[in-house]
Amino acid sequence: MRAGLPFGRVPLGQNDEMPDDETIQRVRNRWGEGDRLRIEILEGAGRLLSELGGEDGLTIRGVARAVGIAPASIYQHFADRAALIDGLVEYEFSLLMKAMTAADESLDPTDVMGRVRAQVHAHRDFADAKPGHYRLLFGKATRRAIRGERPVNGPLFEVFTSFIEAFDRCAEAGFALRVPSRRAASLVFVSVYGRAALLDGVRIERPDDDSLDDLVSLIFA
Amino acid sequence: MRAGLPFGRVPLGQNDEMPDDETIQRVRNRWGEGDRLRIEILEGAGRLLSELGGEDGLTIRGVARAVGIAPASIYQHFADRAALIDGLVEYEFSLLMKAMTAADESLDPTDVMGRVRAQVHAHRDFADAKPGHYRLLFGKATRRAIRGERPVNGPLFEVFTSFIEAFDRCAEAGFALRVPSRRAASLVFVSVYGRAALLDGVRIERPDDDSLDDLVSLIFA
DNA sequence: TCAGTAAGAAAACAATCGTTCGGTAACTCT
DNA sequence: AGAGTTACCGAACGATTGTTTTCTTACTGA
Repeated sequence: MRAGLPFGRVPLGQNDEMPDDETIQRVRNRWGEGDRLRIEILEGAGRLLSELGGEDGLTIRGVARAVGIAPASIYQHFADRAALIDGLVEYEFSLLMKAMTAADESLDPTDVMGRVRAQVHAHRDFADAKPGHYRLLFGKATRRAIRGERPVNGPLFEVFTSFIEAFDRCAEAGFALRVPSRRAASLVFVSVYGRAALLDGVRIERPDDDSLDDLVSLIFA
Repeated sequence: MRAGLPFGRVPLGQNDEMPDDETIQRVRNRWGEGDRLRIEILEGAGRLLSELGGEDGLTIRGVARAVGIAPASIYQHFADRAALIDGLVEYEFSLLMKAMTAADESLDPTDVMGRVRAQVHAHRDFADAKPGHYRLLFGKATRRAIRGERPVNGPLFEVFTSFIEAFDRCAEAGFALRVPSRRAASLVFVSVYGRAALLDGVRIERPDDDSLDDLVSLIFA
Protein backbone atom coordinates (compact mmCIF):
# COMPACT_ATOMS: atom_id res chain seq x y z
CA MET A 1 0.00 0.00 0.00
CA ARG A 2 1.13 3.54 -0.66
CA ALA A 3 3.65 2.56 -3.30
CA GLY A 4 5.54 4.75 -5.64
CA LEU A 5 4.87 7.77 -3.52
CA PRO A 6 7.34 10.55 -4.15
CA PHE A 7 9.25 11.18 -0.99
CA GLY A 8 11.04 14.03 0.59
CA ARG A 9 8.16 16.14 1.69
CA VAL A 10 6.54 13.10 3.18
CA PRO A 11 7.31 10.86 6.15
CA LEU A 12 10.10 8.50 5.34
CA GLY A 13 9.87 4.80 5.87
CA GLN A 14 7.06 2.36 5.87
CA ASN A 15 5.27 2.29 9.16
CA ASP A 16 2.68 -0.37 8.66
CA GLU A 17 1.82 -0.44 12.33
CA MET A 18 0.88 2.44 14.56
CA PRO A 19 -0.28 5.18 12.28
CA ASP A 20 -1.39 6.10 15.75
CA ASP A 21 0.15 9.13 17.32
CA GLU A 22 2.03 10.88 14.63
CA THR A 23 3.81 8.99 11.92
CA ILE A 24 7.54 8.88 12.62
CA GLN A 25 8.54 12.06 10.88
CA ARG A 26 11.98 11.10 9.67
CA VAL A 27 13.53 13.57 7.31
CA ARG A 28 16.24 12.72 4.90
CA ASN A 29 19.71 13.78 6.00
CA ARG A 30 21.24 16.58 4.04
CA TRP A 31 24.20 16.40 1.78
CA GLY A 32 27.37 15.16 3.39
CA GLU A 33 25.48 14.10 6.49
CA GLY A 34 24.71 10.61 5.32
CA ASP A 35 26.88 9.19 8.05
CA ARG A 36 24.43 10.46 10.60
CA LEU A 37 22.15 7.61 9.65
CA ARG A 38 24.84 5.20 10.72
CA ILE A 39 24.61 6.42 14.27
CA GLU A 40 20.85 6.52 14.12
CA ILE A 41 20.92 2.90 13.07
CA LEU A 42 23.21 1.97 15.93
CA GLU A 43 21.05 3.84 18.40
CA GLY A 44 17.92 2.22 17.02
CA ALA A 45 19.57 -1.15 17.30
CA GLY A 46 20.53 -0.28 20.86
CA ARG A 47 16.97 0.59 21.74
CA LEU A 48 15.78 -2.63 20.18
CA LEU A 49 18.39 -4.52 22.14
CA SER A 50 17.09 -3.03 25.35
CA GLU A 51 13.54 -4.01 24.55
CA LEU A 52 14.35 -7.50 23.41
CA GLY A 53 16.98 -8.20 26.00
CA GLY A 54 19.01 -10.23 23.59
CA GLU A 55 20.68 -10.41 20.25
CA ASP A 56 18.04 -12.76 18.97
CA GLY A 57 15.41 -10.52 17.49
CA LEU A 58 17.99 -8.02 16.38
CA THR A 59 17.23 -8.38 12.69
CA ILE A 60 18.03 -6.08 9.84
CA ARG A 61 14.38 -5.53 9.22
CA GLY A 62 13.65 -4.99 12.88
CA VAL A 63 16.32 -2.36 13.18
CA ALA A 64 15.10 -0.69 10.02
CA ARG A 65 11.62 -0.64 11.52
CA ALA A 66 12.93 0.86 14.75
CA VAL A 67 14.83 3.58 12.97
CA GLY A 68 12.06 4.24 10.50
CA ILE A 69 13.92 3.47 7.32
CA ALA A 70 13.88 0.79 4.68
CA PRO A 71 15.83 -2.41 5.30
CA ALA A 72 17.86 -1.80 2.18
CA SER A 73 19.10 1.50 3.54
CA ILE A 74 21.09 -0.27 6.22
CA TYR A 75 23.33 -1.85 3.63
CA GLN A 76 24.74 1.51 2.78
CA HIS A 77 26.39 1.61 6.18
CA PHE A 78 26.90 -2.04 7.08
CA ALA A 79 27.95 -4.85 4.80
CA ASP A 80 25.60 -7.37 6.36
CA ARG A 81 23.86 -8.33 9.56
CA ALA A 82 27.07 -9.52 11.18
CA ALA A 83 28.74 -6.23 10.43
CA LEU A 84 25.81 -4.39 11.93
CA ILE A 85 26.07 -6.34 15.16
CA ASP A 86 29.82 -5.94 15.22
CA GLY A 87 29.32 -2.24 14.79
CA LEU A 88 26.83 -2.24 17.63
CA VAL A 89 29.25 -4.06 19.91
CA GLU A 90 31.98 -1.59 19.15
CA TYR A 91 29.63 1.33 19.65
CA GLU A 92 28.40 0.07 23.00
CA PHE A 93 31.92 -0.62 24.12
CA SER A 94 32.81 2.95 23.36
CA LEU A 95 29.88 4.09 25.49
CA LEU A 96 31.03 1.92 28.37
CA MET A 97 34.57 3.22 28.11
CA LYS A 98 33.32 6.78 27.92
CA ALA A 99 31.30 6.29 31.10
CA MET A 100 34.26 4.79 32.89
CA THR A 101 36.76 7.46 31.94
CA ALA A 102 34.23 10.18 32.70
CA ALA A 103 33.77 8.75 36.17
CA ASP A 104 37.51 8.48 36.56
CA GLU A 105 38.19 12.03 35.51
CA SER A 106 35.41 13.51 37.56
CA LEU A 107 37.49 12.98 40.68
CA ASP A 108 40.53 14.65 42.09
CA PRO A 109 43.41 12.99 40.22
CA THR A 110 45.25 12.34 43.44
CA ASP A 111 42.36 10.38 44.89
CA VAL A 112 43.61 7.19 43.31
CA MET A 113 41.51 4.77 45.31
CA GLY A 114 38.41 6.82 44.76
CA ARG A 115 39.10 6.62 41.07
CA VAL A 116 39.26 2.84 41.24
CA ARG A 117 35.89 2.78 42.91
CA ALA A 118 34.47 5.29 40.46
CA GLN A 119 35.41 3.10 37.54
CA VAL A 120 33.99 0.04 39.19
CA HIS A 121 30.76 1.86 39.89
CA ALA A 122 30.50 3.20 36.37
CA HIS A 123 30.99 -0.26 35.01
CA ARG A 124 28.42 -1.68 37.38
CA ASP A 125 25.90 1.04 36.60
CA PHE A 126 26.26 0.44 32.90
CA ALA A 127 25.54 -3.23 33.41
CA ASP A 128 22.56 -2.45 35.61
CA ALA A 129 21.09 0.12 33.28
CA LYS A 130 21.46 -1.85 30.09
CA PRO A 131 21.71 -5.54 30.90
CA GLY A 132 20.96 -6.54 27.35
CA HIS A 133 23.79 -4.45 26.02
CA TYR A 134 26.13 -5.69 28.66
CA ARG A 135 25.33 -9.28 27.85
CA LEU A 136 25.88 -8.65 24.18
CA LEU A 137 29.25 -7.03 24.82
CA PHE A 138 30.63 -9.89 26.82
CA GLY A 139 28.85 -12.70 25.13
CA LYS A 140 29.75 -11.80 21.61
CA ALA A 141 33.39 -12.73 21.82
CA THR A 142 32.43 -16.26 22.65
CA ARG A 143 30.62 -17.15 19.50
CA ARG A 144 33.54 -15.75 17.60
CA ALA A 145 36.03 -17.83 19.53
CA ILE A 146 34.01 -20.94 18.92
CA ARG A 147 33.89 -20.30 15.21
CA GLY A 148 37.64 -19.79 15.27
CA GLU A 149 37.41 -16.23 14.12
CA ARG A 150 39.51 -13.48 15.54
CA PRO A 151 38.34 -12.58 19.00
CA VAL A 152 37.16 -9.07 19.65
CA ASN A 153 39.18 -8.53 22.75
CA GLY A 154 40.30 -5.18 21.47
CA PRO A 155 37.75 -2.83 22.98
CA LEU A 156 37.26 -5.12 25.93
CA PHE A 157 40.92 -5.12 26.63
CA GLU A 158 40.75 -1.38 26.84
CA VAL A 159 38.25 -1.67 29.65
CA PHE A 160 40.42 -4.19 31.42
CA THR A 161 43.51 -2.10 30.96
CA SER A 162 41.70 0.82 32.47
CA PHE A 163 41.25 -1.18 35.66
CA ILE A 164 44.87 -2.23 35.68
CA GLU A 165 46.07 1.32 35.30
CA ALA A 166 43.83 2.46 38.10
CA PHE A 167 45.42 -0.08 40.41
CA ASP A 168 48.88 0.77 39.14
CA ARG A 169 48.31 4.37 40.08
CA CYS A 170 47.41 3.24 43.57
CA ALA A 171 50.60 1.25 43.85
CA GLU A 172 52.64 4.18 42.63
CA ALA A 173 50.93 6.42 45.14
CA GLY A 174 52.19 4.21 47.89
CA PHE A 175 49.15 2.10 48.61
CA ALA A 176 49.99 -1.52 49.28
CA LEU A 177 48.23 -4.08 47.16
CA ARG A 178 47.77 -7.61 48.43
CA VAL A 179 47.93 -8.91 44.86
CA PRO A 180 49.54 -7.60 41.68
CA SER A 181 47.43 -4.97 40.00
CA ARG A 182 46.87 -7.16 37.03
CA ARG A 183 45.37 -9.81 39.22
CA ALA A 184 43.45 -7.24 41.17
CA ALA A 185 41.88 -6.00 37.97
CA SER A 186 40.98 -9.53 37.03
CA LEU A 187 39.34 -10.08 40.40
CA VAL A 188 37.30 -6.94 40.16
CA PHE A 189 36.34 -7.74 36.65
CA VAL A 190 35.16 -11.22 37.52
CA SER A 191 33.14 -9.95 40.40
CA VAL A 192 31.51 -7.10 38.58
CA TYR A 193 30.72 -9.34 35.70
CA GLY A 194 29.46 -12.14 37.85
CA ARG A 195 27.32 -9.83 39.88
CA ALA A 196 25.85 -8.20 36.79
CA ALA A 197 25.13 -11.47 35.08
CA LEU A 198 23.65 -13.07 38.13
CA LEU A 199 21.70 -10.03 39.09
CA ASP A 200 19.95 -9.62 35.81
CA GLY A 201 19.61 -13.23 34.93
CA VAL A 202 19.01 -15.05 38.08
CA ARG A 203 18.10 -12.84 40.95
CA ILE A 204 18.96 -15.22 43.73
CA GLU A 205 20.10 -12.97 46.45
CA ARG A 206 20.85 -9.48 45.44
CA PRO A 207 24.55 -8.96 45.93
CA ASP A 208 24.28 -5.53 47.42
CA ASP A 209 26.25 -2.77 45.88
CA ASP A 210 28.64 -2.50 48.79
CA SER A 211 30.04 -5.93 48.13
CA LEU A 212 32.04 -4.57 45.22
CA ASP A 213 33.54 -1.91 47.41
CA ASP A 214 34.34 -4.55 49.97
CA LEU A 215 36.21 -6.44 47.34
CA VAL A 216 38.24 -3.42 46.39
CA SER A 217 39.04 -2.77 50.03
CA LEU A 218 40.06 -6.36 50.41
CA ILE A 219 42.63 -6.07 47.69
CA PHE A 220 44.47 -3.39 49.56
CA ALA A 221 46.46 -4.42 52.59
CA MET B 1 14.05 -37.54 -2.88
CA ARG B 2 13.27 -41.01 -1.66
CA ALA B 3 9.68 -40.27 -0.81
CA GLY B 4 6.99 -42.66 0.18
CA LEU B 5 9.54 -45.28 1.13
CA PRO B 6 8.14 -47.83 3.53
CA PHE B 7 10.05 -47.51 6.73
CA GLY B 8 10.97 -49.70 9.64
CA ARG B 9 13.50 -51.96 8.01
CA VAL B 10 15.28 -48.97 6.64
CA PRO B 11 17.32 -46.17 8.15
CA LEU B 12 15.03 -43.67 9.76
CA GLY B 13 15.17 -40.00 9.07
CA GLN B 14 16.16 -38.00 6.10
CA ASN B 15 19.87 -37.48 5.97
CA ASP B 16 20.31 -35.33 2.94
CA GLU B 17 23.90 -34.59 3.76
CA MET B 18 26.68 -36.97 4.63
CA PRO B 19 25.71 -40.29 3.08
CA ASP B 20 29.36 -40.51 3.86
CA ASP B 21 30.40 -43.00 6.48
CA GLU B 22 27.39 -45.07 7.14
CA THR B 23 23.96 -43.58 7.04
CA ILE B 24 22.81 -42.84 10.57
CA GLN B 25 21.20 -46.15 11.37
CA ARG B 26 18.43 -44.98 13.62
CA VAL B 27 15.92 -47.64 14.47
CA ARG B 28 12.47 -46.97 15.67
CA ASN B 29 12.02 -47.35 19.40
CA ARG B 30 9.95 -50.29 20.49
CA TRP B 31 6.58 -50.21 22.07
CA GLY B 32 6.41 -48.36 25.35
CA GLU B 33 9.82 -46.91 24.77
CA GLY B 34 8.69 -43.88 22.90
CA ASP B 35 9.90 -41.66 25.67
CA ARG B 36 13.45 -42.63 24.88
CA LEU B 37 13.28 -40.35 21.89
CA ARG B 38 12.61 -37.47 24.22
CA ILE B 39 15.99 -37.94 25.82
CA GLU B 40 17.65 -38.50 22.49
CA ILE B 41 16.22 -35.20 21.35
CA LEU B 42 17.51 -33.44 24.45
CA GLU B 43 20.93 -34.96 23.99
CA GLY B 44 20.98 -34.05 20.35
CA ALA B 45 19.99 -30.53 21.24
CA GLY B 46 22.77 -30.53 23.82
CA ARG B 47 25.33 -31.60 21.26
CA LEU B 48 24.10 -28.92 18.91
CA LEU B 49 24.33 -26.39 21.68
CA SER B 50 27.94 -27.30 22.25
CA GLU B 51 28.78 -26.93 18.60
CA LEU B 52 26.93 -23.69 18.11
CA GLY B 53 27.85 -22.18 21.43
CA GLY B 54 24.52 -20.47 21.75
CA GLU B 55 20.79 -20.81 21.69
CA ASP B 56 20.59 -19.08 18.36
CA GLY B 57 20.88 -21.88 15.86
CA LEU B 58 19.01 -24.23 18.11
CA THR B 59 16.12 -24.74 15.74
CA ILE B 60 13.53 -27.48 15.63
CA ARG B 61 14.81 -28.54 12.26
CA GLY B 62 18.41 -28.39 13.35
CA VAL B 63 17.77 -30.57 16.35
CA ALA B 64 15.82 -33.01 14.22
CA ARG B 65 18.76 -33.14 11.85
CA ALA B 66 21.17 -33.78 14.71
CA VAL B 67 19.06 -36.58 16.11
CA GLY B 68 18.30 -38.07 12.73
CA ILE B 69 14.54 -37.76 12.81
CA ALA B 70 11.90 -35.71 11.08
CA PRO B 71 11.14 -32.26 12.43
CA ALA B 72 7.54 -33.26 12.98
CA SER B 73 8.58 -36.01 15.34
CA ILE B 74 9.72 -33.49 17.89
CA TYR B 75 6.22 -32.24 18.39
CA GLN B 76 5.25 -35.51 19.95
CA HIS B 77 7.47 -34.71 22.90
CA PHE B 78 7.54 -30.94 22.99
CA ALA B 79 4.67 -28.58 22.33
CA ASP B 80 6.79 -26.09 20.44
CA ARG B 81 10.27 -24.68 20.15
CA ALA B 82 10.02 -22.81 23.44
CA ALA B 83 9.02 -25.98 25.23
CA LEU B 84 11.96 -27.78 23.70
CA ILE B 85 14.38 -25.20 24.98
CA ASP B 86 12.72 -25.16 28.37
CA GLY B 87 13.08 -28.90 28.47
CA LEU B 88 16.72 -28.60 27.55
CA VAL B 89 17.33 -26.08 30.31
CA GLU B 90 15.69 -28.34 32.85
CA TYR B 91 17.63 -31.33 31.60
CA GLU B 92 20.95 -29.58 31.75
CA PHE B 93 20.19 -28.26 35.19
CA SER B 94 19.57 -31.79 36.34
CA LEU B 95 22.96 -32.79 34.95
CA LEU B 96 24.64 -29.96 36.82
CA MET B 97 22.91 -30.88 40.05
CA LYS B 98 23.79 -34.51 39.58
CA ALA B 99 27.45 -33.63 39.15
CA MET B 100 27.43 -31.45 42.23
CA THR B 101 25.75 -33.95 44.50
CA ALA B 102 27.96 -36.73 43.18
CA ALA B 103 31.03 -34.70 44.05
CA ASP B 104 29.57 -33.90 47.43
CA GLU B 105 28.77 -37.51 48.26
CA SER B 106 32.08 -38.85 47.04
CA LEU B 107 33.73 -37.46 50.15
CA ASP B 108 33.74 -38.42 53.77
CA PRO B 109 30.53 -36.85 55.10
CA THR B 110 32.40 -35.34 58.01
CA ASP B 111 34.79 -33.48 55.73
CA VAL B 112 32.42 -30.58 55.49
CA MET B 113 34.85 -28.05 54.06
CA GLY B 114 36.08 -30.53 51.53
CA ARG B 115 32.53 -31.00 50.43
CA VAL B 116 32.10 -27.29 49.88
CA ARG B 117 35.15 -27.26 47.66
CA ALA B 118 34.00 -30.38 45.86
CA GLN B 119 30.73 -28.74 44.95
CA VAL B 120 32.45 -25.58 43.81
CA HIS B 121 34.80 -27.58 41.66
CA ALA B 122 32.03 -29.65 40.14
CA HIS B 123 30.18 -26.50 39.28
CA ARG B 124 33.30 -24.95 37.79
CA ASP B 125 34.11 -28.04 35.78
CA PHE B 126 30.64 -28.18 34.34
CA ALA B 127 30.96 -24.59 33.22
CA ASP B 128 34.38 -25.25 31.74
CA ALA B 129 33.36 -28.38 29.91
CA LYS B 130 30.15 -27.05 28.43
CA PRO B 131 30.27 -23.28 28.28
CA GLY B 132 27.39 -23.10 25.85
CA HIS B 133 25.16 -25.08 28.16
CA TYR B 134 26.21 -23.06 31.12
CA ARG B 135 25.43 -19.85 29.35
CA LEU B 136 22.04 -21.12 28.35
CA LEU B 137 21.22 -22.18 31.89
CA PHE B 138 21.93 -18.83 33.42
CA GLY B 139 20.93 -16.66 30.56
CA LYS B 140 17.55 -18.14 29.96
CA ALA B 141 15.90 -16.70 33.01
CA THR B 142 16.65 -13.23 31.77
CA ARG B 143 14.64 -13.25 28.64
CA ARG B 144 11.78 -14.63 30.66
CA ALA B 145 12.06 -11.92 33.24
CA ILE B 146 12.08 -9.27 30.55
CA ARG B 147 8.97 -10.68 28.96
CA GLY B 148 7.32 -10.70 32.35
CA GLU B 149 6.89 -14.43 32.43
CA ARG B 150 7.54 -16.53 35.44
CA PRO B 151 11.24 -16.88 36.12
CA VAL B 152 12.74 -20.34 36.08
CA ASN B 153 14.55 -19.96 39.35
CA GLY B 154 13.33 -23.37 40.42
CA PRO B 155 16.17 -25.63 39.34
CA LEU B 156 18.69 -22.88 39.78
CA PHE B 157 17.55 -22.32 43.30
CA GLU B 158 18.30 -25.94 43.96
CA VAL B 159 21.89 -25.37 42.97
CA PHE B 160 22.08 -22.30 45.13
CA THR B 161 20.49 -24.07 48.06
CA SER B 162 23.04 -26.82 47.73
CA PHE B 163 25.78 -24.29 48.35
CA ILE B 164 23.95 -22.82 51.32
CA GLU B 165 23.50 -26.22 52.90
CA ALA B 166 27.14 -27.01 52.42
CA PHE B 167 28.08 -23.89 54.31
CA ASP B 168 25.44 -24.57 56.93
CA ARG B 169 27.00 -27.94 57.59
CA CYS B 170 30.33 -26.23 58.13
CA ALA B 171 28.78 -23.85 60.63
CA GLU B 172 27.16 -26.71 62.48
CA ALA B 173 30.46 -28.58 62.54
CA GLY B 174 31.96 -25.70 64.43
CA PHE B 175 33.75 -23.86 61.66
CA ALA B 176 33.48 -20.11 61.97
CA LEU B 177 32.13 -18.26 58.95
CA ARG B 178 33.00 -14.65 58.40
CA VAL B 179 29.64 -14.08 56.70
CA PRO B 180 26.27 -15.82 56.95
CA SER B 181 26.15 -18.98 54.90
CA ARG B 182 23.55 -17.51 52.62
CA ARG B 183 25.84 -14.67 51.76
CA ALA B 184 28.77 -16.99 51.48
CA ALA B 185 26.87 -19.05 48.96
CA SER B 186 26.03 -15.92 47.03
CA LEU B 187 29.67 -14.87 46.98
CA VAL B 188 30.82 -18.23 45.74
CA PHE B 189 28.12 -18.28 43.17
CA VAL B 190 28.96 -14.87 41.81
CA SER B 191 32.61 -15.74 41.59
CA VAL B 192 32.14 -19.08 39.93
CA TYR B 193 29.74 -17.59 37.50
CA GLY B 194 31.86 -14.58 36.77
CA ARG B 195 34.93 -16.68 36.29
CA ALA B 196 33.13 -19.05 33.97
CA ALA B 197 31.58 -16.33 31.91
CA LEU B 198 34.77 -14.35 31.63
CA LEU B 199 36.89 -17.35 30.98
CA ASP B 200 34.90 -18.63 28.07
CA GLY B 201 33.85 -15.37 26.61
CA VAL B 202 36.67 -13.05 27.08
CA ARG B 203 39.87 -14.72 28.02
CA ILE B 204 41.60 -11.73 29.46
CA GLU B 205 43.67 -13.20 32.17
CA ARG B 206 42.84 -16.69 33.15
CA PRO B 207 41.62 -16.61 36.71
CA ASP B 208 43.47 -19.66 37.86
CA ASP B 209 41.56 -22.44 39.47
CA ASP B 210 43.00 -21.81 42.90
CA SER B 211 41.33 -18.45 43.12
CA LEU B 212 38.02 -20.11 43.86
CA ASP B 213 39.56 -22.07 46.68
CA ASP B 214 41.08 -18.88 47.99
CA LEU B 215 37.67 -17.35 48.07
CA VAL B 216 36.27 -20.25 50.05
CA SER B 217 39.15 -20.02 52.47
CA LEU B 218 38.53 -16.34 52.82
CA ILE B 219 34.99 -16.88 53.90
CA PHE B 220 36.09 -18.87 56.89
CA ALA B 221 37.64 -17.01 59.76
C1' DT C 1 21.26 24.27 -17.09
C1' DC C 2 23.12 19.91 -16.60
C1' DA C 3 26.04 16.11 -15.26
C1' DG C 4 27.23 13.75 -11.03
C1' DT C 5 26.48 11.96 -6.76
C1' DA C 6 24.47 11.39 -2.14
C1' DA C 7 20.54 9.40 0.31
C1' DG C 8 17.36 6.39 0.49
C1' DA C 9 13.06 3.39 -1.11
C1' DA C 10 10.38 -0.57 -3.45
C1' DA C 11 10.25 -4.85 -4.85
C1' DA C 12 11.65 -9.17 -5.42
C1' DC C 13 14.77 -13.49 -4.49
C1' DA C 14 15.91 -17.57 -2.21
C1' DA C 15 16.41 -19.63 2.08
C1' DT C 16 14.95 -20.97 6.41
C1' DC C 17 12.02 -21.20 9.95
C1' DG C 18 7.90 -23.10 13.12
C1' DT C 19 4.04 -25.65 12.70
C1' DT C 20 0.13 -28.53 10.99
C1' DC C 21 -2.04 -32.24 8.63
C1' DG C 22 -2.53 -36.47 7.20
C1' DG C 23 -0.53 -40.52 6.63
C1' DT C 24 1.85 -45.47 7.48
C1' DA C 25 4.18 -49.16 9.59
C1' DA C 26 4.66 -51.97 13.67
C1' DC C 27 3.21 -53.57 17.81
C1' DT C 28 -0.35 -55.16 21.56
C1' DC C 29 -4.54 -56.74 23.23
C1' DT C 30 -8.82 -59.09 22.73
C1' DA D 1 -8.17 -61.66 12.73
C1' DG D 2 -9.33 -57.11 13.82
C1' DA D 3 -9.26 -52.84 16.54
C1' DG D 4 -6.52 -49.54 18.83
C1' DT D 5 -2.37 -47.42 19.86
C1' DT D 6 2.52 -46.20 19.46
C1' DA D 7 6.08 -44.18 16.92
C1' DC D 8 7.18 -42.04 13.66
C1' DC D 9 7.49 -39.66 8.51
C1' DG D 10 6.47 -36.56 4.18
C1' DA D 11 4.76 -32.74 2.44
C1' DA D 12 3.09 -28.56 2.62
C1' DC D 13 1.65 -23.67 4.48
C1' DG D 14 2.60 -19.18 5.88
C1' DA D 15 5.69 -16.16 7.88
C1' DT D 16 10.07 -14.02 8.36
C1' DT D 17 14.58 -13.44 7.27
C1' DG D 18 19.12 -11.58 4.73
C1' DT D 19 20.30 -9.70 0.59
C1' DT D 20 20.38 -7.77 -4.22
C1' DT D 21 18.79 -5.06 -7.88
C1' DT D 22 16.84 -1.31 -9.63
C1' DC D 23 14.86 2.69 -8.98
C1' DT D 24 13.65 7.89 -7.58
C1' DT D 25 14.56 12.12 -5.52
C1' DA D 26 17.38 16.00 -3.97
C1' DC D 27 21.24 18.41 -3.76
C1' DT D 28 25.97 20.11 -5.55
C1' DG D 29 29.36 22.24 -8.44
C1' DA D 30 30.59 23.93 -12.98
